[in-house]
Amino acid sequence: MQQITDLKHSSAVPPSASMTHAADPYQHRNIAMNLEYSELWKSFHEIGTEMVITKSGRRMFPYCNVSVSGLVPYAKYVIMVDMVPLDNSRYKWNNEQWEVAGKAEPQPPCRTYVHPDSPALGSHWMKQPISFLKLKLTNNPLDQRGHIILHSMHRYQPRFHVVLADDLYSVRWGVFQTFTFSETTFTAVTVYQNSKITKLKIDHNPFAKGFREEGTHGKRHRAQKSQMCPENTAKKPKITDKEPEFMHFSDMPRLPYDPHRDDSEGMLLSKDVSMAQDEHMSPWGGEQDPAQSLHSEGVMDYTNSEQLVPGQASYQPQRIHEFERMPSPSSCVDGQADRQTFGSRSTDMATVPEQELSRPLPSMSLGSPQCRALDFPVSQNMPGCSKGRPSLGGHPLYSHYNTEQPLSHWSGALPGQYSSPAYPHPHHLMSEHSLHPSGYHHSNMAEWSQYSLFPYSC
DNA sequence: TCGTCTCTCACGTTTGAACCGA
DNA sequence: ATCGGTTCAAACGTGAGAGACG
Repeated sequence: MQQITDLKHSSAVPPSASMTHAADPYQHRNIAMNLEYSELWKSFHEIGTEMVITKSGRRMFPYCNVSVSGLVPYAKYVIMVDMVPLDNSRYKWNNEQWEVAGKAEPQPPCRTYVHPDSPALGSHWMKQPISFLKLKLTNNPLDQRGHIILHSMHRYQPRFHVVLADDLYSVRWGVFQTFTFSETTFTAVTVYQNSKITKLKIDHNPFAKGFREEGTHGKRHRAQKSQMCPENTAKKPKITDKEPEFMHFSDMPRLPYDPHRDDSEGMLLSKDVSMAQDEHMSPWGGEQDPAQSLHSEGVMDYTNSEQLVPGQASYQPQRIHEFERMPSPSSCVDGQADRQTFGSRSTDMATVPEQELSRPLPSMSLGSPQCRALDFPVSQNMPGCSKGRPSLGGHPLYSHYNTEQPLSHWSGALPGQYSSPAYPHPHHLMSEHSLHPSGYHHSNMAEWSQYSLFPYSC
């Protein structure tokens, strides 16, 4: 096994990790990630974010949009997103609140969405916010288009991975850091359950403009009238007032909430945010918020612990492999209302088994631009996966969020190891299934960390 | 059989990229 | 090469209906 490097934050460097710093050619210790439009995310989060998933794939709204800093400008990185279940429960919407409706269904194949720009230089990633607009969610387990597969009525949280890698072939053993944002947790649904979420979506999603109260009926009437008056249909006002930042970053969608915009949509957000904060109608009313319930059981759950504390400062950057209760000393709110800065906190280490180094990786390629999701196998060798998919050179890669799945290659450490904050364990991209102790519960983040992002050893 | 819950699909509307002609 | 108009695919939530389940 070859130890690649380590990303331990200086504030919590264990002795072993400190030793590895000397070998780190890039000194990746200060990578920070900001969630853009965090105010919008929070306004949804306070109500209980829901994301519609469809068979053909549905974009997220709000979509994931982050900015990173602290990268080495001349080093290449791959940036990815995946979705991890928040708990082991299935939910139902009852009496205006979410209730546990039973045990979660077996997790579908775990797919990771790789940002289309990947791999790119650190300078590129830091140049502008990184948009995951085109990430799509689906409930079709047989999806062939590379969308991220989720279960309806289950809760998920996006994870953002920054991987030091020259190309996608080297991702599997690249140095990586993982970030999560508590306000991005959501419930996957096929139909919106909470009418407040529907209203927020309509108010803020440009594509749903037609359903806005102030315009819906009028425009629909107008459409009806236009059938009687053809001259009204012929002239549609052309949208030419693109925001400069959108021109610079073509992948940037028109998120209604933009602090740089001074239009009515931005004002709409402000109104709604304050409304949400004032009313603070938690959808987890009768039931304790599962996140909090986990805490009440003493389960180490970093994500949910954030939700216990209101206010901006409660949103802490999180490393997926680190499950300490203490807040990150490096995390802070940078003062901007629409973003929060999250610093990485602990060591990430990638290891590469000799057999992997010597083996070609035909199944990982850049693939087509429109299909960037990766599937990674758990129980099969990647090259052996034969489900045909258009992306990745026709080499599908599957993984599963198996509740009984052993320790991830990706996350490396055992749950018991997380109990010792002073010695967080490094990430091993290749780790040992056999080390997995029996008796895992599937209801805490320590366990989620077992989910393979890249189950390399098959 | 019935009621409830969840999912699918067609629909109307909006957006923005692509195309074409001046 | 640029500008302006048109077309159309993709996106959105809605609402009706179908299917599964207890």
